[in-house]
Amino acid sequence: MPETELRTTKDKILIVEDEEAIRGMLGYALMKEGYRCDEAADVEQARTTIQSDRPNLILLDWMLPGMSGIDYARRLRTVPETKDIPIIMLTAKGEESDKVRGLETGADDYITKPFSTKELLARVKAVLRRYSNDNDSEVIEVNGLILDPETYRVTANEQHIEISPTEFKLLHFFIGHPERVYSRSQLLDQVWGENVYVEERTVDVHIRRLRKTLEPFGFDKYIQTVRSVGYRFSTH
Amino acid sequence: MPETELRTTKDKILIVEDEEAIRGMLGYALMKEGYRCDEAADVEQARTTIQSDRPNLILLDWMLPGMSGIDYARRLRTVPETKDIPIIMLTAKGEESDKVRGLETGADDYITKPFSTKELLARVKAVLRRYSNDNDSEVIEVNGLILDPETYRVTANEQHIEISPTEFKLLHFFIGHPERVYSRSQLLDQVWGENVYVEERTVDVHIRRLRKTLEPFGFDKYIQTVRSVGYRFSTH
DNA sequence: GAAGTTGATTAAAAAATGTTTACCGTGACT
DNA sequence: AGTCACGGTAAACATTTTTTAATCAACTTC
Repeated sequence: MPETELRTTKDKILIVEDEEAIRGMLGYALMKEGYRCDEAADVEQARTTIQSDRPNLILLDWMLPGMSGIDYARRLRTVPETKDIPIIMLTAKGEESDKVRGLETGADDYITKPFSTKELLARVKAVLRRYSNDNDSEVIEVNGLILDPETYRVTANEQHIEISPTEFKLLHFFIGHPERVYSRSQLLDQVWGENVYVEERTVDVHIRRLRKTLEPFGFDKYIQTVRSVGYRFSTH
Repeated sequence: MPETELRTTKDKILIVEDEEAIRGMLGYALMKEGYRCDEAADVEQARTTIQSDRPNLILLDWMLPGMSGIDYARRLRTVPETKDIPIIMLTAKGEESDKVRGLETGADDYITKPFSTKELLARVKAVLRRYSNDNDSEVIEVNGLILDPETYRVTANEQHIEISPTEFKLLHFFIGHPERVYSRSQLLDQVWGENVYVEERTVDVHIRRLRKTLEPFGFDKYIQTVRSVGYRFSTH
């Protein structure tokens, strides 16, 4: 399932949880989904890990030996270096009031134990999405060909073009990286995503289709073949 | 071009900072990015400026002559006219404990000096994004489809439409954010709430229901599917 | 100009994605 | 208690898109 858009490597998640079993389970579930994981049994370990390799998200147990998760969360929020790392709190059933406090303190979400893997992954995904900056949402225009990622629309001289998802992504990449040649495998990496295995010839087919949809508007000539190398988007 | 999303003029930002050099630098950076700026060297000036032209965001220095930034922030939060203006605090390195207090007092974010222009702009953008567009309670009308948040009523060409709560909220969000595509999870965040966990497929069902209730009036076609991305409210 | 490469095109199979219906649980209101 | 409207889930169904594979055309090289 080609879920995540263009991301070279998936996010790194730090699990701070004293119970070995739960920690392992979490790590396994996340790993299986493609996330990189670090594990820490207490705040001390967590601190060391964060310093050596900054995580993109922290799963933080509410009950920890030494310092409570909630205090640690507050601490993390205070320090400039860590204040932007989203936190999901793991709370036990019945600590209702604490959940609210957790959110107020700085946690971005919380999960009540016991929880399903599915729920965990959904929340992790949601929080990461909220935090990631989608800076690829700028409208791009070339000689009357306009591509707008926000509305997901393509127009050629004011006229709306019907376009399929992959064609859109392909065009988006091309129009954002003009005048340069890309090999089929580079295109697969950039448009399809890394670690996705599809035949290189597939690119040809999509090039063909993209040209076909652009053809009525005369923009098909911008998609150029560079023999024995790949393809290029160019206005001359 | 989308009307509600992309404002004709960019937001106005008020900079409250006593150091001339920093103030100028901030103003220049923001101006270059297209924001309109007002500058104030102290709380007194800030007050005057706010009265004459209400800013959409305030950059507030922590150390100010006369009244400290933190006290001023608290004051701003108490007054009805200004309590909805987001505030970003500018703090110097080392004032760790104050930062927490700053956030608790009512600042929406803080930046530690020295900071890069890039970071500044990112935070400004993020805060504005969080705050903008939530002009609830205003009656919205699109081609005869009228939604009134006050009375919780929807009419199509004077005719009353029977609509369920979730459908109403969904329509409300859509109609207030036209043209732009939203993924299922974005819709869940916006319409259902950020820390609510429901299946993404649920969105589909409610889209279906909303379309069904709008269908007798011909407005169902405004709810558009954008394959592999999500849904969009659009009149064309 | 023949053989080998490389790209284009097409059609069919496979996968992904969206739609619709049905069902069940919950809470409000009789 | 019973009814009813509503929301969430799951599953069957429908549609579109993507991928693969096969064939044809164009270009290169010797």
